[in-house]
Amino acid sequence: MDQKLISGTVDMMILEVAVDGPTYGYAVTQAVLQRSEGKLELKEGSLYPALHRLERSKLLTSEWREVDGRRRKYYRLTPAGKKTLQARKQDWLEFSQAVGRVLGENYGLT
Amino acid sequence: MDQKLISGTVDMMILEVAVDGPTYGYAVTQAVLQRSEGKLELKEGSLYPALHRLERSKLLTSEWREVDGRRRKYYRLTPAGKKTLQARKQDWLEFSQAVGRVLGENYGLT
DNA sequence: CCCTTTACATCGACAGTCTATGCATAGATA
DNA sequence: TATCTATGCATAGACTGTCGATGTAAAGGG
Repeated sequence: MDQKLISGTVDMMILEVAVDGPTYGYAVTQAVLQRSEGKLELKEGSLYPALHRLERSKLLTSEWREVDGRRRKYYRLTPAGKKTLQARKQDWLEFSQAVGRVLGENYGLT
Repeated sequence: MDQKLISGTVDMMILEVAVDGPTYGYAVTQAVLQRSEGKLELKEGSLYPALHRLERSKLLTSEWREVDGRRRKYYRLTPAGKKTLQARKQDWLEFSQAVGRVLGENYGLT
C-alpha cells in the first residue's frame, strides 16, 4: 500500500471514527486498522498532530479520563466537526470518482 | 473540491494519460480536466516537477518536437513506467476501497 | 495592438506525513 | 524478578510534494 495516498484523508477518518462517540488516539488507530481490514495504518507521528490540529480548529474537543489505571485523552466531535466531516466525505466521494474516471472507470476489472 | 486529496495521485494520472501514446505537459492537464469532468485541475507547479521526477525515475522518456510552430516536450511511457502504473492503480484501488470501508461503505448513499 | 491560449520552467512558501525518540503503566511471561 | 509486549500520549526533525507567483515565449483572434 502506497502510504503517500493517505495524505489528506487522515483528518476525515479521525472525525469519522469520532462520530460513533468520544474516542481517543490509540483507539482511532485500531478502529481504522480494523475497518480497513489491515490496509490503513495511522502512524502516531501523523495521528497526534492531526488530533491537535482538529482541536485547534474546534472540530473536536478533548477531555482527559482515567480508565483502568490508564490516562486517555478522549475526543468528542463538535457540531462544526460533524458538518466538516460531511463536507469532507462528499469531497472524497467526488474526488475518488473523478480519479476513477481519469483511470478509465473499469480500471479495476481489467 | 479539496485539492489536498490530489497528493499522491498526480504521478499515477500523468502515467495513465501517457498510456494512450506520447503526450506533453499542457495536453496532460487538459486530458485530466476533461476525463474528470472539470473536477481535477493539475497545476503547473505540480505538473512539471512531476514530469521531471518521472523522467529521472526512467518511467517516462522525453523528446522535443515542433508542431504548428510550437515547441512541445513529448513524454513517452517506458516499460518500467507501464509496470509502475499498473502497481499504482492497484494501490489506488485498494486504498480507495479501504477508505470507503472506514467511512462506512454506504457513505455516498445516505 | 493587446488579450487569451498555448507551452515550458523554477522558486520559495507551506502543509502534512514519517521515523525516531521519549516517557509512562499494565499485564503476561520467562 | 526481570523483561517484553501492548497500551497511551507527545514532539522534533527530515522529507516530500503541492501551490501560487513569476518568468519567458509565440500563436491567433478581435
